[in-house]
Amino acid sequence: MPANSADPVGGRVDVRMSAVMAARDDTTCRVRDILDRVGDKWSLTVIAELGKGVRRFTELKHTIPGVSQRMLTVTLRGLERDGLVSRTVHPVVPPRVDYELTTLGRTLLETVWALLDWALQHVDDIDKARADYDAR
Amino acid sequence: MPANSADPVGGRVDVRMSAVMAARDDTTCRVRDILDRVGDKWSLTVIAELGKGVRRFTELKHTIPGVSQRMLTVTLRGLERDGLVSRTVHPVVPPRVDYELTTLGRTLLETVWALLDWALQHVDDIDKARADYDAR
DNA sequence: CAGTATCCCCATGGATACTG
DNA sequence: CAGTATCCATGGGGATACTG
Repeated sequence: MPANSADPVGGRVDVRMSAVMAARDDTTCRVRDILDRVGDKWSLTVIAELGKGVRRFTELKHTIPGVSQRMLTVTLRGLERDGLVSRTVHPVVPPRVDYELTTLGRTLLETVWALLDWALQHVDDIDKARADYDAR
Repeated sequence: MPANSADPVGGRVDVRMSAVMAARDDTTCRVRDILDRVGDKWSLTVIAELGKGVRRFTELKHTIPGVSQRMLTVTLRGLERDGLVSRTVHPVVPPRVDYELTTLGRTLLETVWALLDWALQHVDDIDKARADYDAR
């Protein structure tokens, strides 16, 4: 979530551009927004895991291999801020915090799965293309 | 395209993990691969632009506001390496190079549009959620 | 258990200059 | 026109230590 991602290029866009171009650039910015939200290192993985159901902090930490405590916290806070994930603190000791996809988050899950499907279907193609390219 | 993204966590994954976990981690890695390919700053924008048809280098440079010459080159090379974009050099002077989505690239376009649709549909929700969160 | 707080590395990517 | 080469600032994110 870069702080400067709200309008990365808009300020420099020529004001004389056509309405069509304006729509295009606007679209570009939307894509950028979504990618900044979802394209960071851990968000999609967390969303996919929460797509299976409610999870506690430590559960996520253990089911997502490689994520650090810090990055899990940062990622969850970002997703919570954007309304994709809800955070429920149970006032018990030891503390218990549940994370869950919101309705909005679940709508993204559909798209995440579409991306995932694409990945699983074409990873071999990409690997082959890379090998071919590197061979040259 | 980080050089170390091929297997970001695999080497540290406990070899005793179950087959289910193996499948899960594999899926995680696939997602990571796709995001590394498509989740960088310019790839999706370039793919979206090439989705409209063949484009020359300078055309891309001018229709994608904010992209530097260097990053456009880097992005196009990456997409070419992964077999998503084809690069055709015409041996004329001044040089002319055409970029185009491959068949594989066009299959990704579908998913890109799905992501774009989601963005356009829910950007207002996200903006509102952010405002609410920041107000607290 | 579920975080914060620090320190710090290094990859991403922008700016600029040069070239076949 | 379509790049390559170089330098350098920013910040994403890992490791570690500490806490209510």
